[in-house]
Amino acid sequence: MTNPVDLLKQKLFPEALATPEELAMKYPSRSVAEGALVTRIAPSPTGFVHLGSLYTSLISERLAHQSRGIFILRIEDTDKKREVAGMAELFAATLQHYHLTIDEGLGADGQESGNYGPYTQSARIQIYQSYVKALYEQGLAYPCFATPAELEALRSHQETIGERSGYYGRFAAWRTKSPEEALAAIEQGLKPVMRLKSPGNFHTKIIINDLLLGRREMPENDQDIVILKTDGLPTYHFAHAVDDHLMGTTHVIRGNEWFPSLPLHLQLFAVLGWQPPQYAHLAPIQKMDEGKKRKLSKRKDQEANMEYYQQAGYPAAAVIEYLLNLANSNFEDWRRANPTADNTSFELSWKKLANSNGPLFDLAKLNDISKELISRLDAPTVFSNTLEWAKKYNQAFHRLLVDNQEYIQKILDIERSGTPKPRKDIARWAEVENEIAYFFDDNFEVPSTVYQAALTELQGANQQQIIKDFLAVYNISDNPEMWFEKLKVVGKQHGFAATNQDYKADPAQYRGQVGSIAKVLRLLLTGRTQTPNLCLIMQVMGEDRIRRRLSLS
RNA sequence: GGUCCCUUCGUCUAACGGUUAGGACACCAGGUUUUCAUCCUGGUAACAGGGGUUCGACUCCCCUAGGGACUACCA
Repeated sequence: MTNPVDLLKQKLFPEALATPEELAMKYPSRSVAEGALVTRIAPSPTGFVHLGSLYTSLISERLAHQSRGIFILRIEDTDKKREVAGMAELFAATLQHYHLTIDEGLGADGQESGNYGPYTQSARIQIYQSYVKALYEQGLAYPCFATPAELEALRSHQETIGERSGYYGRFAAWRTKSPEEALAAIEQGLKPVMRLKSPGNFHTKIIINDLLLGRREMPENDQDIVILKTDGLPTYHFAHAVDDHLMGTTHVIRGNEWFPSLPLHLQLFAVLGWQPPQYAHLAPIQKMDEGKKRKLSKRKDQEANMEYYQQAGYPAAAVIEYLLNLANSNFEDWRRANPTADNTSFELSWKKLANSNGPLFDLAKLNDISKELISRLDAPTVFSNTLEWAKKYNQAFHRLLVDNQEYIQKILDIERSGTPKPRKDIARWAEVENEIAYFFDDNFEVPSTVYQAALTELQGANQQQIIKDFLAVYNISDNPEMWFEKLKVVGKQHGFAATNQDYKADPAQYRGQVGSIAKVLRLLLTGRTQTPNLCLIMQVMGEDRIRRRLSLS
């Protein structure tokens, strides 16, 4: 006849579980080079990819790779109620989009790779159960049948008597129940959770070493936290200890919302008999909301969603460089000193990271970084990036790009190649459509109000004659200097000073200055008051289009 | 309530205990330019407050205030 202790164990755990010794054999410690970091990002697939997750991923990936270590993507899908299908794959694909290389775990192709898997927690249930069973056998874990209502009642009771809330010490009713009582609860059809029997004392302080915060003192954990939920899946805390031990994580880099649970995590490593990893807790990226700083929120802030940046058409590298700048403020000095280097050759420093508080998200800074970065690209690269963006987000524009590849590349090359200071007017691929719109005849028009305003600049001069005279001497192969000289000559014939200085010196002698003529030409040709160099625009537009637009007046 | 974390221009930040508190973005002004953008020059703008320690404090200590995190069978 089976005794209650064995019977309960049978009810609590499946028959064939590996022992901790077997698991230790299956997942041997890694042989990585001296000083190499093994880091991971461990998202919960409950929604879109958050800017903060990318930030943490970036730091983890860079620190791993610059030490010739390993970066792992692990999926923490233990909350089946909040899980959203496809989000794990989206995460992997997003890391790939930002050129963060996953060495192990879920890859962008949707497949897992690596010898320490599975890397999806729901596929690791038996591993967690093995360790829970071992803890149970050592008297370090116990089943708890308290219902949510009972826990709620406990909480309010603790509040009224002024005690810390939680399941601990004398409040942990199931901590001391006998196997018979547990068996009786199972008989009634109740499902237990497994709790840690915490050996901690709240009044004992422990020393914590965080790579960024430094040496801190905190109370020991005494909460009998849930380690296995009724559905058999582990809670974050337990899965963290088991997975990061088995996977050989050397450095856990994560948001500082986890900092308060560090005593618990260290305790878990201790009861499991393992060496904990090093920890680095990062301050979250924040946002100003009604005069107050707060964490970027998944629900409230569109700029928290990486899809926002992709849809807006920010280059992946611009977003990465913005985040690098938040991580290490000396990044921008490095960038100035190395204008063309790939940002992966920037060495991320722990020390600089430590000084970072929760920075406020700054779209203006991102735009600046993005403009600077795009200005350094050549026209074919701008074109191909825009094409890739449009394929996903703007079908009509994509068609235009495909049909006019050569023409558009020439447009994009205006004041770009061969210029020491290329224009900085594109921050996002989505802006290219507007940037090149006037080079096409569909929907081209000169707004009459703007046109009228330009006409007044001519001070009654004969616009048609001016254009006729200009076209008579214009040669499409003229360089900008020649082009402008010719415009000056025509201007002079019609009473316009060749330079602003000339005009200012003797205003009575002139109708105006040559810039006014350029302004009218620009308007007729582009419909705009602000464009790149007009001579270069005309060369790209071609003779036919020039004559057509100028004769419309 | 409890346990922690944080605090320098509007924003991101720099400053062995000795600096006119520096840079970048943004903003403003001037210049260059056929317009715009670029580019150049200049400018406005900060040590949360109060106590100490010290010849000397942004820097070290304490207190206060403000902000933030956690306090789930969510991560």
